[in-house]
Amino acid sequence: MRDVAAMAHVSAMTVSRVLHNDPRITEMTKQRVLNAIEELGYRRDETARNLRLGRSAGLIGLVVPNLANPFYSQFALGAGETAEKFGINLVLANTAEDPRREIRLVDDLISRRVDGLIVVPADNDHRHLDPVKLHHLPLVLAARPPVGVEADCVLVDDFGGTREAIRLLIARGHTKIGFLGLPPSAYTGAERLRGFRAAMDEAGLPVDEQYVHYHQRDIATAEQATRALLALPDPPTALFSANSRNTIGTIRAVNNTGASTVLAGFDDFELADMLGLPLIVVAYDPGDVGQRAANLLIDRLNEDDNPSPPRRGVVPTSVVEYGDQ
Amino acid sequence: MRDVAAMAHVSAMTVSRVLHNDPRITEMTKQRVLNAIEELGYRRDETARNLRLGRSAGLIGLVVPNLANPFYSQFALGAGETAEKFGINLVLANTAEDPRREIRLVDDLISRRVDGLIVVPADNDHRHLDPVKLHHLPLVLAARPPVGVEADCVLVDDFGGTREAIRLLIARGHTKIGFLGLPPSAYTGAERLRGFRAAMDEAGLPVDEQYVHYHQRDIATAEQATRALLALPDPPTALFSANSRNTIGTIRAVNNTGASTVLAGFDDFELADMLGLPLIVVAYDPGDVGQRAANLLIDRLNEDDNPSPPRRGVVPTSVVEYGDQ
DNA sequence: CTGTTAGCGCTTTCAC
DNA sequence: GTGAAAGCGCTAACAG
Repeated sequence: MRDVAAMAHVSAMTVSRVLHNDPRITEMTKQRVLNAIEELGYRRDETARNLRLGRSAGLIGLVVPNLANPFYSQFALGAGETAEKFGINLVLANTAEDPRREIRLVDDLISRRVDGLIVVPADNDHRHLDPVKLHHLPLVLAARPPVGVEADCVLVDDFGGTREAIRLLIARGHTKIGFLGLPPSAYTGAERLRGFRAAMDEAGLPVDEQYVHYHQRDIATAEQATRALLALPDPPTALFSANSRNTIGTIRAVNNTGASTVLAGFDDFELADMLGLPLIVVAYDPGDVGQRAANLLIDRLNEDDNPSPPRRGVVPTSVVEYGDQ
Repeated sequence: MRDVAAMAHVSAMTVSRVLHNDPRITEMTKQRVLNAIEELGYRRDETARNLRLGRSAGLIGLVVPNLANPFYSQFALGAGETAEKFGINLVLANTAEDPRREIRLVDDLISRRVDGLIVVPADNDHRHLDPVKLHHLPLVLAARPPVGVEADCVLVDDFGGTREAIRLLIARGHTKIGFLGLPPSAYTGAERLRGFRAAMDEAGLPVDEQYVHYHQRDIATAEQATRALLALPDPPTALFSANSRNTIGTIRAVNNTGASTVLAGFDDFELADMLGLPLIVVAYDPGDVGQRAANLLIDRLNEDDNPSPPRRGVVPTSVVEYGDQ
């Protein structure tokens, strides 16, 4: 900036004013300054500017468990779109589902003076997201509600979506319905299981506990669990799986064993309609989750000093049927 | 920091020294300072620190066309993993395939004083990536080589991978092979087309130009183009598509028309093996592309003042067959 | 209209 | 062992 000022024979202040489009600057000096800027390839240092202005860098930390999962990449995209509208950039941190990494990454983001954090926690333990440890930075959780800390959050209608899908299976005449779940210690796992039980309950159907399998985290274990279910003397006629990884596992098992089990699952996914078998999915827009999370956070950033109580958004789901039922 | 200093009855300088583990500080003062830090929940402002130290923030700008595409999300993940090893964070920018947005976003990242840029350009026009406009920031391009600017880059073996796949189709007895391409103005489009022609040439097979369609950018147009090819009086017996969006379009067309055309395409994708038809794909690791890009950039960041010539990496491909051939 | 001064939060240098 | 001064690049406030 001093170089520009020197070249244009003005003070640094004038350069600063030109950059602000201060109307009091003469057209002529302005041109001289702009020429010098062009000549030297000068760019204002936003970091120093922000330091002086007392505001911070216009950065939001986005902490996700696994960007290779389409849910999280679409989520990040949605959050980024919204942030960009407000001139805010996203700093990305991938925890690889490791709570220890999450703690480190959150800490690091805070030291880098991000303005706020959007976190999809890898775990149920949110102590590292305590406002004090967070330096009282605004925090929004996504996909899981805060446990033991106050924070805004955006959830998916895990319970309602699952209940709706199970209701549809029941309306189709199924009474023996299996459930392939995530660990119920995780919020989404518990909610989806609760939706399953609620739909069965309200139809007066008993839940056969041997049809309920937890702890499938990937496609391979889901396929294996499905095979076990199908090998039962009296196997279920329909199967609901708690996320798309599980659903893909069930599809593999059904395709490979030639069973006629009707499949349903949480999460929509690409090519779900091309697999040559009927499939019911609970669909929602992951980008919307990201957008809402970013909006909640930005509202907090613009908030004056008296904080409003935590807010919570719920993204709706819809039941989609693929293939001939 | 001044608050901490006041509370510990020392100067700001002493606080700074404690944070640096300066050995000359008495154990007692050190404890007083640490207590004050704890009490006030103080954290050093890395931004101000970096300003004073003249170095920048440990941030790399990552500019991709579309994070919803699994290629780019895995790419981002790979780059992030490598960057993290060096204590560097990623600032994410999604151009939505819009060159104008790319220009804006790159500009913005530079003003925020990122240390370097990794860009997957949306376009062939790289003038906005000129070293001068870039403030001489290190730049690595991925998936496309630099045009008119000097920069390191990481490419995929578009040519070799495609040629290999076409060779396989020819070995399977196909002579009438169609090609569904990206616009050949794009590097990847041109290279993949070149690989197609090379394999046909070396087998002495003529390329029937009515079998070659360009400009398919999404699933719908690819499906439509495929239908047109299949409706020819003498349709091709095999079809190669230039990326996974196109391949999915061809699969839809073939499934819906019941044609027996053999399909092949660039890019592997999830569930490719579950579609109930034989399929040949050119596979590679997008995460590896990201890792290499980050490594090239970090090498530049650590480089002393005499710059080495631009480097170029090529990620290998392999041909994978799904289903019964 | 433009320049000077002071200070954002930190650290390097030099003094004590 | 600790403190004071100066300055990283920028701008708000006050002069002129």
